[in-house]
Amino acid sequence: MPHNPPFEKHDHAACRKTALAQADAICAKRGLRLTPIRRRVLEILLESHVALGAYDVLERLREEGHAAQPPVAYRALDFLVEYGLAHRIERLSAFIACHHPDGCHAPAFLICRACNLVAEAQTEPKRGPLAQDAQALGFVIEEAIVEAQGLCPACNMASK
Amino acid sequence: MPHNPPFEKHDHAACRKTALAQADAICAKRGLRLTPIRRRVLEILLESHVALGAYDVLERLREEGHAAQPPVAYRALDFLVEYGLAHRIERLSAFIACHHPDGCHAPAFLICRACNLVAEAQTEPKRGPLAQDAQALGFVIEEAIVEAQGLCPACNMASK
DNA sequence: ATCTTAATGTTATAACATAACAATAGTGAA
DNA sequence: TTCACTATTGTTATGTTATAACATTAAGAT
Repeated sequence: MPHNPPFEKHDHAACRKTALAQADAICAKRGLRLTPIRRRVLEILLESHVALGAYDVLERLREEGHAAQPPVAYRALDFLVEYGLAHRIERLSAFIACHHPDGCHAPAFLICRACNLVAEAQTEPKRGPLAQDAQALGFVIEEAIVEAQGLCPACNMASK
Repeated sequence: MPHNPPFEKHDHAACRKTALAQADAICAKRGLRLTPIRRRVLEILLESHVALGAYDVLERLREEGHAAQPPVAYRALDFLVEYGLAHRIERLSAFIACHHPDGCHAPAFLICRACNLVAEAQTEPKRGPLAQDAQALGFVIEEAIVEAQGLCPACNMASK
C-alpha cells in the first residue's frame, strides 16, 4: 500500500518537508553529498506527485536563473535515482521523488493516465509468480520494474 | 513460465515459423491487415530473442533496399504492439516479437543484461499484492508492465 | 467507376539522453 | 598552508528515440 497515497487530499507541505528531511538524513548517514543542485532538483520533484521529465526540471532551474544545460539535470536526477531518493518512471521517461527513501526499495507505481499523478506502492521482490518462473528457468532477477497505468479514484469517478 | 524460453537451445526456425503462422491466423480472424511491411517487420523481430530498437528495424529495412523513414518503422511496430503481435520493452526502448500472440496478454519480461535476450513470462493481472494495493486505494489498473533485469542461466554461469 | 478509408511515403522537427573535456570546489595528507 | 587527488559542475556538441503534418497510393465497398 502506498505510504502516503497522493490521490487523497493531504498536507503536501508536510509531505514535502518530511521527504526532504529523510533525504538529508540518508545522505548524512551514508556520507553522500546532497549538493545545492541535487537538493534543489529533489525539491522541484517534491512539489507535486506528478512525474517530471528531465527537461521540465531543467526548465525550472532556468526559470530560477540557473543557466543549466541538460547534463546538469540528468546528473542530479541520476544521483537521486541511484540512491533511492527519486525514481524513474520508464513509461513516462520521467521522474518522481521518493516519499519514503529510507524503506526497502522494490517499488511499483500506479500511474493515472488522466491526471498524471503517480503513487508508489511496494512489491514483494522475492515472492510472486514472476520470481517463481524466473527461478524455474534459472534466471537471476537483479531488479524489477512494475508500472501500472489506469485511473485514480477521482479520475475514475469523473469519467462516469 | 515462458512459453518457449529463449535461454534454452531450441529450433529457432520452427519457433519463428510458428509465431508467424499465429500472427497470420490472428490477423485473418480479426480482419486485420498484416501488410508486407508489417509482416516483414515482424519477421525481423522474430529473427532473434533480442529486443530491437525502432532504428535497428529501420536499418534492416534499408539494407533490403526499402528507402524507409522512421515513421515507417514506428507505424509497423505500433500496429504489432497494438494487436499483441509484439511487445515494447520500456527499459530498453525496444521491441520483441511475441511468441504466443494468441494467449491472454499480461506479459512480464525477463531481460538478461549480459546477452540481451528477453524472455516473456506471464503475470496474473487480477491477483497479487499490487492489485490489492490498487483496489484498496480505488485505483483502477488498466494495464501493467513488469520488466525484470538480471542474468539468464548461461550468463550467470559464465560470470562465476 | 467512384467513393471512402486505411496505409504508406516524405519532410521536418520534437523530445530524450549522453560523450567528452574544461573548470572548479571539496577533502585529506604532508 | 600547500599540494595532490577526487568529486562535482560547466559547457559544447552530438547521439538517440519519437512524432506531427501533409502528400500519395492502394484496398475494399457499392
